[in-house]
Amino acid sequence: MPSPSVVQVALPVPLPGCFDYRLPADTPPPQRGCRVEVPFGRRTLVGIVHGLEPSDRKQLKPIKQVLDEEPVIDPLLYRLCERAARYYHHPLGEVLNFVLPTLLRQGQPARAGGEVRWRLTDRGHHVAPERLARAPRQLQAMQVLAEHPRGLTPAMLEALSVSRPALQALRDKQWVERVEVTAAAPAEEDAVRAEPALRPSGEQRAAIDAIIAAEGFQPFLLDGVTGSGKTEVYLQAMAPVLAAGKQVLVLVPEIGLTPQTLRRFRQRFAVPVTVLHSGLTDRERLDAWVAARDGRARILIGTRSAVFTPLARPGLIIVDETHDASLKQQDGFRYHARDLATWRAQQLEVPVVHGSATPALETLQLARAGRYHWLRLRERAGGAVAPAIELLDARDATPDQPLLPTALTAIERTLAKGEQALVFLNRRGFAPVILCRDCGWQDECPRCDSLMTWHRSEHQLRCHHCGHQHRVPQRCGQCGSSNLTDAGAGTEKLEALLTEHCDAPVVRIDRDTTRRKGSLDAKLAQIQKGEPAVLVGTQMLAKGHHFPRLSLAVIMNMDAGFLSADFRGPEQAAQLLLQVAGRSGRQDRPGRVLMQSRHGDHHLVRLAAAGDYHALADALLDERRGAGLPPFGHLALLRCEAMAMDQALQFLGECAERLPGHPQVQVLGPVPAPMEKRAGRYRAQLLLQSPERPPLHGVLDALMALARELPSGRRCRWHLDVDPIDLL
DNA sequence: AGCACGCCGACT
DNA sequence: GTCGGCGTGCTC
Repeated sequence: MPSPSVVQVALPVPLPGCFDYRLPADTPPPQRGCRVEVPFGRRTLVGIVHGLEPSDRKQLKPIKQVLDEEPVIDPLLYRLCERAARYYHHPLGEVLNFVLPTLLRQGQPARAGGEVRWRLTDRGHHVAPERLARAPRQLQAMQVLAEHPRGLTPAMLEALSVSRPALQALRDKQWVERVEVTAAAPAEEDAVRAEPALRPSGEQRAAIDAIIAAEGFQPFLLDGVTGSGKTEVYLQAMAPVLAAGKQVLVLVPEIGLTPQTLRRFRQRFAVPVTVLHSGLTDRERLDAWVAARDGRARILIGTRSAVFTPLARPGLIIVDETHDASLKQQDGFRYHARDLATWRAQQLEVPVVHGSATPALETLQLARAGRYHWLRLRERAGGAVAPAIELLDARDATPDQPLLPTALTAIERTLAKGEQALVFLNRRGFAPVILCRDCGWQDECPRCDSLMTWHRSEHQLRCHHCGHQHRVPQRCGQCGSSNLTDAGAGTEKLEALLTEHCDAPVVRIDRDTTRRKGSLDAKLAQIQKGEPAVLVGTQMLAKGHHFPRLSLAVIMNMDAGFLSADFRGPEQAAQLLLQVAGRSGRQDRPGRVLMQSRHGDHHLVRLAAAGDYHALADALLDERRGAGLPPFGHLALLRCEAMAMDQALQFLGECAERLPGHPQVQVLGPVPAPMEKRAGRYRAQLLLQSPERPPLHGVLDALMALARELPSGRRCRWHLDVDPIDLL
């Protein structure tokens, strides 16, 4: 009787391919996508079954245990993972492992956790109290638990002031135990509509109708200016999907998941809304995963990794702020959730809506080519007027007074009218450099090719690239002079200047002022109150928040982006600029936007300032076409870092030299990375560019095999980034 | 990635 | 004489 006795298992190791194991004779063959526990070298790993084949190879190690009866990765999701693993040239085992919640990776059962309760064990019931004479806290815990035979939840225990350490100690003695009680499934809700929809504009109506009319897979670009009511379109397009009992998956940027947005989803529909955010515990994450898989969670909102959530009854996928860079993972498995969302929708045969006021050029090109159904919202909701962006010549600004008089006056007037103003500067700290007036020395990071940023209130200089910090120097590191000064401005300096200058609270929002949990919410709440205030902040301020009383935005130092060496610099600068500009003047209040620029005559700066993203995008697309850059050409970047630049360049050089060429694939480099040294390591890169994807991927396969076997690669840290979002 | 083995420097 | 550094090699 031939039986499938060899199981191919994908393991979470950075090695290509699967590993074969013998299936014990009495074990029923597991399906693809089930977890198994296997011996691997000296350790035991949880892997995913990839396939089965009949064989009588005897020398294989046996599977220790099959953990699932049903796949934890369903066949469609499995195929998505395989496709992504191939596309991003990342080991399948690591991809499959990545898409599972932590507890499943660790081999826990794939079911929702019940309620956790603590109770006495059998032995615990027979402990004589005097054995705890020297541990009053534990004795008290024992007494409390003895009175509650059904056990107590952690919350109850806390209310009864039973401490965690006491419980742990008793658990170690095996007198108390932690048990899980299966909770009853909550009753299915039937009312879908909780709150009436807003009345859509004509444009919104057309967009909603188009999405609702879609049958099966259809990709949409919802291209709507800031304030045009994209969220309302999502909500109304979701309504019939939810009414049909299906699920909606919503992807949002990392910081886009504001309480405001969430509230809107929760209030509109009386269905379970599940949020997948980084703050969840492992247990909460598994519960959410199970709820989605079983179809109990009806609206799933999450950041990029949510694209892998299993869905029992998928109906619609929405990618909000689809241009946002946080949708691309920047380490490990470097996937783009925007692209995977479209693949997934195709596979699930559901529509996918990509929404943005400033779509990425890749997405725009798909719409222009007719591959995506292009829905445009040109009007702001409620008849609001788009803010005019005025260019101010910043060549006169000084280090001590980075804000131009015109901008300062405008801020004062705004406050005098009882409104709020925002000053945007994408640079934290007080000043980006400390330098010597006598010899020109600048304080540099010892581990990076970068300058140390002065954080005045913390009396520290910090490197924003590696986290290195030291005290503010009293003397020049080169000539010993004490004639030191700072140059440039960061948000901390602006805050200080504005506090001195303005008769209203100044609220600074950046990574430094919002480090503590809840402090961002507190600051946002203060702004929401609507009293006159000046907001100073980095791009944290730019995304997703509504500030109804904000009527002026001052934008500092956006030139760097427009003139950046990176090919995506101007696009990202324009996206950021329009996003910040969009913060001002909502509803009935016309906004004013002032942009301080040293390059007001630069054609891209002018186009961006004209507020016409599409005109700018057209210009950028022409440039990209000429250079063979995305979306007209495709890129992959082999990055490498080593303890010495020689090592990195040698490895990449050997790769380039020994790589079988292809007429359509250009290999550029190796070259040192734009920041050669970072966190004490030397960085270099090799760029591959091709007008067509298939030949590029063929070369990349060869490149990966080559890089893995080259001895020079073992002294380096390297990775391949397919469709990199920057070449840094 | 882990985790071993293996061969050279400063310490009980 | 050992503890421990990281180079090299393997994992079905």
